[in-house]
Amino acid sequence: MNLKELADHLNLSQTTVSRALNGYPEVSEATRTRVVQMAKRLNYSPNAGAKGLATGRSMAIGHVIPVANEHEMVNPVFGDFIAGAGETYADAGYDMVLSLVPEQNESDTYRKIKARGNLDGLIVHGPKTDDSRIALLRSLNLPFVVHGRASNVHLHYSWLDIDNYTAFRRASDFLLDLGHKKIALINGLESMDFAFQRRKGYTDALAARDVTPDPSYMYASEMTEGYGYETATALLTGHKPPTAFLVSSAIIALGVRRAIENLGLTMGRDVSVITHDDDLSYLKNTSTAPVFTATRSSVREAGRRVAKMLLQLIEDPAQPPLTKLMETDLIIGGSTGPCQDP
Amino acid sequence: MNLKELADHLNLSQTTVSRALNGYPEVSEATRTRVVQMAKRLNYSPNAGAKGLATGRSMAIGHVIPVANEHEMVNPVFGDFIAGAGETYADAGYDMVLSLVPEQNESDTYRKIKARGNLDGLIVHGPKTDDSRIALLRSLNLPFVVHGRASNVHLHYSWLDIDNYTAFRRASDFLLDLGHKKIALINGLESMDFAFQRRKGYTDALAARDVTPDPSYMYASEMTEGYGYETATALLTGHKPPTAFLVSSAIIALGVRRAIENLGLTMGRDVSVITHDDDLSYLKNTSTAPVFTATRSSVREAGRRVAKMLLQLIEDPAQPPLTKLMETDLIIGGSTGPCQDP
DNA sequence: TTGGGTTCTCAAAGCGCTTTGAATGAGTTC
DNA sequence: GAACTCATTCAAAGCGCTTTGAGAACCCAA
Repeated sequence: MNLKELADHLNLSQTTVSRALNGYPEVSEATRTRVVQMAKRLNYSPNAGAKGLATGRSMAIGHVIPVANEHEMVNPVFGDFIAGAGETYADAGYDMVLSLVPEQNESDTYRKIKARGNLDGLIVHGPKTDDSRIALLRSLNLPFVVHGRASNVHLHYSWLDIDNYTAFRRASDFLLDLGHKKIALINGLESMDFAFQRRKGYTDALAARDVTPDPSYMYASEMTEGYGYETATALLTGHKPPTAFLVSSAIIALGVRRAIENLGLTMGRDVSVITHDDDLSYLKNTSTAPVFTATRSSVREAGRRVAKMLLQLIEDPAQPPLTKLMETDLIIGGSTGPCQDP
Repeated sequence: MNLKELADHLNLSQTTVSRALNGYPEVSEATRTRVVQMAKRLNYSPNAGAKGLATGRSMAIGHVIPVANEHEMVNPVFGDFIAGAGETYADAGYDMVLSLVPEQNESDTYRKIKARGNLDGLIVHGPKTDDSRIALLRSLNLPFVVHGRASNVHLHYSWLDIDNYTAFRRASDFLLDLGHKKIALINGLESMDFAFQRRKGYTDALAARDVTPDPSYMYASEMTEGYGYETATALLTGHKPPTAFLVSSAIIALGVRRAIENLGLTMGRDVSVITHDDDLSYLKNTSTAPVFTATRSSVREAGRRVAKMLLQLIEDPAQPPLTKLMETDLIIGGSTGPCQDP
């Protein structure tokens, strides 16, 4: 069923049918309802490609996910983010397309995306502190919003980020207030901007209390459960075990807890743990008595908001960049307690 | 830069340029390389919509994810699956588009997808035992592959599934061999086919050994860490604590382990646990001494394969449905041991 | 009756590509 | 040198939609 057939069924021209369906004022209400009903009855939906050709809008948003190598891990946070963004798109009638972009030929890939013209805008995932994609995308003249930021890129662009620096600074202060001085940081890859910011918050907090940040307490890697377990085990069985851990993801935290309990220690008494918590749907930390003390921010909500920002930008591409910094909540749970160390 | 401009630059017709770029034999090699080089130099990529209009192929695959309500959890397995499928699509030049489809008006949504003509095929996620989408999609004449199966739908259609029945039957046998009789099942939602099959494997295994499946040992819900923790805690502190758990996801298993250790028990000695393990990238159970005894199957590999099947189907829509049942591995880890119960 | 405004509808062009059917020119054959 | 290939190239139609610029049809005032 295409427009021509529908028009024939109605004894109207394609023009009139098109206008009726798209809400133009030049068509009488009687005609409009007649058209709409017939369209529904015959299951008519306009062909996306043709519509895109004619309007220059594809009604699709791309999510570009950098992939360093074929077997890299997938960010466990991604599912929730997508779910949030997907809600927004569905309401606005946009499709969501996922592009796994190899880091080798980024420039080519983004140029191709622009040239193919099948995306009205992009969400950029996983920004590094010094991310070359931002300059590239700006020059391509394609609306985009970064989920996160690139601290070393001093250009105007749209982003939504959580305040990673403040989150980890507050969390560190919280531990310091409890008397902890030997605080280990188990971070994500510090080429990633969020991890970079978190370390800065951590080191600044320590330095402000005259605690010299100790490199042997600072780790950075991909955020898996195993990484948390192994790192915490190594540290706790080493010659100067930390009394507290500050970790960058709930998944890492599970590994850290396993390490602690595996050594016969009790989390929250013998060893304190604060984690960042993305409020993932399958990993809730939200009972009446949360297990983990955590800096919390819903990544699903972030998805919703980033998507809305991008749609605004598409609506009016001339407007200045939109930015939004979301503060995190500090949730007090059972994983922290006063330092027992003499 | 469009085809016409490119052709003008080359002093050739659009026809010749198009044929050169698409590998048709009627154009001389000299011309072809000249065209290809110029195209690269000018960053030409054909407009996706126009190409789709002309060829009838959109070079895009849809992933349709049923959503019962706005705040439903996102399957944590999804990220890895997508990563696998994405690899396959990238190689073949397809885009991947995600559709979150509300369960209310499924029929309308799928019809619209077909009518809009912007997807060459679909991957269907989260099949229920009695999934109405399969009949619908068959009638729409749009290639599709189901990730999983719908046991109560007796139609021919393409699917790829793991052998959930056998996996849980073997796992149950393994526990029975160790002397366990009080085995609790912590399953996913049993309207989902995978969970239905797993329960069947479990109950059949018990029945074959003259152990009557006890409904008070059988739980089904969304597979979160909290669900595992709460269910295991309730059972272990109840009046007839099980000696073993059979659980449907690695995330649940983390909760179960937490419950066990929280009660001062040791997993693998006091209580045995077998989990299904999707081999998620951020939750590896693959060290030299795996933590969990598990039925394992890589969901990322499943993603790769499902995508390949769909591409085959698109290649030749006339062929009969493709099906593939993947067996799972039984990994022996440290979470199981002989039953201590008198 | 005529002229001038509304209101509604339409034919046709154009978006950027592929593909059909035809034309051109060079090379072969007799 | 005419007749015939074969290899290249091209003009134009068509995919399904939106949108421009224009034409009917109607009503009211003069």
